[in-house]
Amino acid sequence: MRLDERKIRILQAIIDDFISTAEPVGSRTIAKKYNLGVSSATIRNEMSDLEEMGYLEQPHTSAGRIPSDKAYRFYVDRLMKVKSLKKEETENIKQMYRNKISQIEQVICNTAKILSDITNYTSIVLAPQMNSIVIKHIQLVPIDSRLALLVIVTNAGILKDTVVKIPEDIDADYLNRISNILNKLYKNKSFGQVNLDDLAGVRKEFARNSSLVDTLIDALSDHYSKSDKDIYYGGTTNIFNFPEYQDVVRARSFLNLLEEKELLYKLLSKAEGDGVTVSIGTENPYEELRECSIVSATYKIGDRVLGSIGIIGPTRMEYSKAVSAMDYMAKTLSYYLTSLYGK
Amino acid sequence: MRLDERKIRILQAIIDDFISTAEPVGSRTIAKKYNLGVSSATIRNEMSDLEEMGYLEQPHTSAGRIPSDKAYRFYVDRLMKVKSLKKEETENIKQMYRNKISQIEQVICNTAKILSDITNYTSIVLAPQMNSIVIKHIQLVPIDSRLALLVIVTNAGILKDTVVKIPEDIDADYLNRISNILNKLYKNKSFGQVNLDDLAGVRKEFARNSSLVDTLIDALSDHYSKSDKDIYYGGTTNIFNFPEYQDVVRARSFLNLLEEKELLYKLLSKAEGDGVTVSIGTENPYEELRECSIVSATYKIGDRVLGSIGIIGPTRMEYSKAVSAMDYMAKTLSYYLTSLYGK
DNA sequence: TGTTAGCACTCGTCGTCATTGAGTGCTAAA
DNA sequence: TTTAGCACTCAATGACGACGAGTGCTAACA
Repeated sequence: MRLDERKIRILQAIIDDFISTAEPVGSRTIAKKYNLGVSSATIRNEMSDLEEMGYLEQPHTSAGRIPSDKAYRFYVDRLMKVKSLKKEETENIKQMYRNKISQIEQVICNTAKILSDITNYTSIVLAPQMNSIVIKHIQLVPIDSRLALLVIVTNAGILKDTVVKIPEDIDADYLNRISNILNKLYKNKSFGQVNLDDLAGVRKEFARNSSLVDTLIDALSDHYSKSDKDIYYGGTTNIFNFPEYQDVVRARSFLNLLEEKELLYKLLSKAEGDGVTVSIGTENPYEELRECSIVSATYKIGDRVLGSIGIIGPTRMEYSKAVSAMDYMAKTLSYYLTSLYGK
Repeated sequence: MRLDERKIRILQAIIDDFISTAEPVGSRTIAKKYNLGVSSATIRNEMSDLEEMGYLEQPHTSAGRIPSDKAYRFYVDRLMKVKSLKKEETENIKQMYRNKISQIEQVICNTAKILSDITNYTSIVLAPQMNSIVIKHIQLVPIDSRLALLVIVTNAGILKDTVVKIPEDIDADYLNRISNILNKLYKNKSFGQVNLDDLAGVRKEFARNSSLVDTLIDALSDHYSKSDKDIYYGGTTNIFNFPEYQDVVRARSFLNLLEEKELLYKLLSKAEGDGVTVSIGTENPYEELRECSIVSATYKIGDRVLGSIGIIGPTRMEYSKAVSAMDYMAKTLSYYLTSLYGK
């Protein structure tokens, strides 16, 4: 059976209707609301065909039909016209970045907030992924006689700093010497390239204070090895807006899903390449997500992918809005970060 | 009417029962489950009295009775025996602190996690409050020709650092001079004591680079004025465990409540003084909380209160468990922080 | 005088059953 | 090929009665 022009128009009508109402849609509804110039009986026949072809599903005999994941996929790939954001929405976003924000965490956090505000879905933002981050500067700053601060500055703003205990008898000069060595070793390397063996030499040189060097090694390796899966959320309770989550059990399992950072991390970080990725229902590799869709994109500094942003909602999602928001947001964020920290 | 011995014992039985079952409790239940040596009819009479006195309420005529906020208050103040934590629970907590953790945020975050694990309620932890934090060290660390890092080290670990743009023609020495001045001005002052006017002199001295000084002033004032209400949560979805929150509307409003950071901040930060504060239902100053109870305590470094920890749950809360967990946690956290950053 | 057994009464919950109405599939006519 | 018409399905809704947990009151009892 072929998916001819009329079938497509009917399918589109059904998807549009279901996305906005969340109710299974019947032939009469389509005939009345969308002027397709045919009667409900004809639509009924076509719907029967569409079901046979796998684009529609029927919750039960006497109900209308709902789009299948296959239908959404078709919709996203072929039917949907990505409408650009409203003026005020792009204004909002730009405004957010105009306020000088010095902490990258703050930027990330606001990004999540604004994404969920615009789309009304739950947004997820992965903070910059360690491996791709380049060390620009390492410095040991003395605090008092017992403590020093190991500051690691990266091309994505300051990333992490760690308080390290130091032996009492060490002075600022000594710390500076260590800083210099660390800088020589690691400057302009990414965390992925950090090789702790390089420190063996340092250890030898500072044999007298091997425990200090050990502490430093610990601190460094903490940063690049630690599954530092910082995830920021926006609009976590938006899910309650959707009738399909009026059930406490489902709402709860959705919210628990958000706590599965490992899983979200894998999901979002696999979204590679340029542009926006849409993953619909059962296309997701995880059981828990078979009734959710995820729209994601990556953000970068220059050409280097730093992290991902995404939104998650029911498969019945306003894809056109979601995709355009995601696209605009990823680009704006990348542009902003690049202008701040890029080479 | 007097609250005699027998009334008290009956009241206690009712509260205990209701806390564990969430069902209105009737006279027969009490007579059967708790051996008070009197018949259900007698208990019925007493319950009638207790209702008249304001300790009990009846959802409807043919239901059992539930404790009022007044009853819980009486329970917390007079009846409850605080049982100490189980060995394994205290072990868990100690274990958490034994793992060397360098970032105070991490400590706070884990504290929230473990509190919710132990109590099964939602935990809320206020990160250290700015006003009480003492500056130990300020340093401008050069990163590259355009950027420097303003590091403010406090007695609560490193608190904040900000990337500031600097004019191209400034060298490390120059930054050091500024750092020294800032240190002289603010070392050992709390953020609450920071007076930006002091910087006027600095501005004059560095008139050539007044824009840099402005940036620094901005950055500093950001830190102490910004309502930096960092709140960490644990067990946000625990609320779904309770039958009274099986209703989506209520669950949602609870979760939305958690996003009201201003409100939570006020609630928790008012809990001053030593020991554990319990705030029951309508005792809370906010409408939204009239069916919740909050158990909170403060944590400190030395004698200086830094922030608060709390748990929030239904008024039907296991107060004895909650109070003991809170007490132990606050003390342990304070002890740990003091040993790290104290004096 | 306090305690208790007994009983009528209240009222929310639960299961049953009939009604309703949205929607389908099929058939026959246009 | 399209459409009107019709029988059929089935979830949702609401009415109704049975049930039972719980109360308050009364009268008898220790």
